[in-house]
Amino acid sequence: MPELPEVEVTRLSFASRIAGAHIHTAQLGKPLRWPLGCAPDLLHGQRVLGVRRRGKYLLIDLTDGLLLLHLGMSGSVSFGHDLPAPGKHDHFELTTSHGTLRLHDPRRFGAVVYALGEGDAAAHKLLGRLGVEPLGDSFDAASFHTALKLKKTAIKQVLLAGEIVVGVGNIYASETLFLAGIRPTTRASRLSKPRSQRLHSAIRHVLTQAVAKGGSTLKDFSNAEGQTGYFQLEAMVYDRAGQPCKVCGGPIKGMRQGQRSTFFCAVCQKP
DNA sequence: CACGGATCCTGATGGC
DNA sequence: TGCCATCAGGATCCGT
Repeated sequence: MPELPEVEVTRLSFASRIAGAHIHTAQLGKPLRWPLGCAPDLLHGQRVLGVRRRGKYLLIDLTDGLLLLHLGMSGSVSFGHDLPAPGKHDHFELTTSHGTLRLHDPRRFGAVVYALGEGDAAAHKLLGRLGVEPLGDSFDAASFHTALKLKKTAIKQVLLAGEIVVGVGNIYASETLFLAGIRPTTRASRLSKPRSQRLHSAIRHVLTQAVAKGGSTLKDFSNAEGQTGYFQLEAMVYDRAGQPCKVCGGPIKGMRQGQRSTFFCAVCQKP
């Protein structure tokens, strides 16, 4: 579900509140994508040092090791003192001195994984091949273009793969490519320097705006304080097949790429 | 070894 | 409480 902006908004909504908390208990529900990787008891008595983000992973730093939390397609986090009783889709819970952290994830594509450190085997398997952070300094237009040169697949697939730059999911892939005027099917290696530069700016712009607006376009997204109803970001193309392009009026096209839906304007976006 | 496809799981939606 | 097919924000794994 959540792309980078939703994950970052989630992080911002509970990171400062949980920092410094002492963990009382850790409880698991139904299996998630991967096993926790340690006995829940191991977390008892540890302290939460802070919460960082890497790509779409939340990294919860503990006194001894860290938890890697991924929201998958349908995950959301709640944190507070008076959460309602756990429901059937709540699959991880951490009770702490500062409140209860809960992962709600109906489809269970999400995960919570314990790692001893950011570089250990468990963490490396998940974080090891991630591309650069789109909102960080290491995401620059020149090296982005250089990296794209080596990829012969469709640019949209390259964005989703997250090996060059992380955080762009299915919605924002369509949106950033529209903004950059690039057809999703264009081979990444064929993008000229100016066009990859436009894409670079589009990615930074769209993701920055989405974080600022509190997380998007997602119909059922809520942050860890349970706030929903954000909807300020109108999609230009995503889920708008058949509707008029907001720029040129032509019909938005829908197609599938690698089992995922893609939307674009054939007039505004060039091959 | 780079690429495309199948796969995990539950719920919402729409056609019949 | 109709039934069935299709689709949904992700990303790893497995053939070719």
